[in-house]
Amino acid sequence: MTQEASTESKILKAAEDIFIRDGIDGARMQEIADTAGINKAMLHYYFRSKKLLFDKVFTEKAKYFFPEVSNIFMSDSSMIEKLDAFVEKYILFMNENPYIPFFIISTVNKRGNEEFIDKLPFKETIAKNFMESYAHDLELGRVQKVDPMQLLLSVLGMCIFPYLSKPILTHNFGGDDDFFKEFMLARIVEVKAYLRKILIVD
Amino acid sequence: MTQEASTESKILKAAEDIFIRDGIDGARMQEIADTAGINKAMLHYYFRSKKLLFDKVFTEKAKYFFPEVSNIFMSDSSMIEKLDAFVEKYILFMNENPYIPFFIISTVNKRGNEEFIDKLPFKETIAKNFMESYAHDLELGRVQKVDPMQLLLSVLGMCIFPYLSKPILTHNFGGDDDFFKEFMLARIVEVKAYLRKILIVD
DNA sequence: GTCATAATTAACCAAATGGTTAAACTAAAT
DNA sequence: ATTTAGTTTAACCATTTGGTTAATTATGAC
Repeated sequence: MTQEASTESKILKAAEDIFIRDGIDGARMQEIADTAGINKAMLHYYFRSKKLLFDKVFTEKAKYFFPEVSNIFMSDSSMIEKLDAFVEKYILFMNENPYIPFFIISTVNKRGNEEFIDKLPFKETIAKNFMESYAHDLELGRVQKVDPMQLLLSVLGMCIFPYLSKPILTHNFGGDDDFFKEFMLARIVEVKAYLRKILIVD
Repeated sequence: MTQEASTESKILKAAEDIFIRDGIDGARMQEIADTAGINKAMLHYYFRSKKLLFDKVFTEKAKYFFPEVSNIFMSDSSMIEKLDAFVEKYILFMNENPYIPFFIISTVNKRGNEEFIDKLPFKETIAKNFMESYAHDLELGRVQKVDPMQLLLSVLGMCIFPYLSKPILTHNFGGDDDFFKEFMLARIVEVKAYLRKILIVD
């Protein structure tokens, strides 16, 4: 027999769906309650306010903006191998969670939301490890000299931007979600090749 | 003596500011009216509804998501030269209009907003000309063989993503708007170099 | 000046919205 | 069985919000 989900987790699941689809401004507490199949008062009983409920959802999702990829840059393989692993893992993960990039980007771009940026594992994890990895390989003469911060932003842009512009792409070139997924799988190979060409020492 | 702006243009200017800052859901008609320095009823007198006012603003701004860069790919220079010109013009323009990328991306990612995507000059302008330019240069053996659609997305990602993630960058690495601008100016050189390495025939 | 039309305003309205409250229900402890 | 604490509900509330209206003012044609 199936264990019934707790009220709190039912709320969180519903809030996730609605907040991700509509954003905090577009979301309606009533619709979250309806989706969860509970009374609207329960939302405030468990989470006090819309803002706090959103905080909970965002804090949970923020972890996955850079999911399990930061440790890649802590291994002792070469920079190019690390970048390969990063691109592959990142796109494979986002293919299963394609809403995350826009959810994060739209939240941090709203005024008064600076606090949320601190919840993203960026500076002390991926950025720091990326920089150190690059510096190490540069010293060994294994990579071309580039600005590592610019390089990081390029890698992120190439991996993340397609998910942000997905509506434009699918609308203009037809294709359903599966088609987009396939396109992104092919992209793994392509981006890996780009990065090799950028970094290879001639 | 200075000519006073018409009520209609005062409304449009104010609506631009507010919609760009808060999005259609976060924006308040009263604040738009206050910003324009006119009575709220005038908004409806001139534009009938919030949705139609937003439409007007978006339609105007949509033109600049790919500002005057599409014709670059219609010139008869080489693909690499065209990419150079594109990256440079695009970043120079966005440095003066850094809010545009997020405004467009957030709008097209909202459900029920498919109609807005048609207002972006993408498929028949930049995408088409980009593809043809690449095919031409490939035939002449002037560029490496890559997937041109993937390449286009990479170029766009490298140029646009930084503006979308600007809050994350400035929050984590300090720096004000001028610092970010400088960073993007340096990025022009960097991205140009990346693209050369990707496309150069060895 | 007068008349017609457009522009502008203050007041108003109904619906929606986030949030509260007091009562009722449930289940475990004694 | 009674108590106690946690959970759930229906009804309610104050505020906000997009939008309307009716009256007023400015403008331009004749």
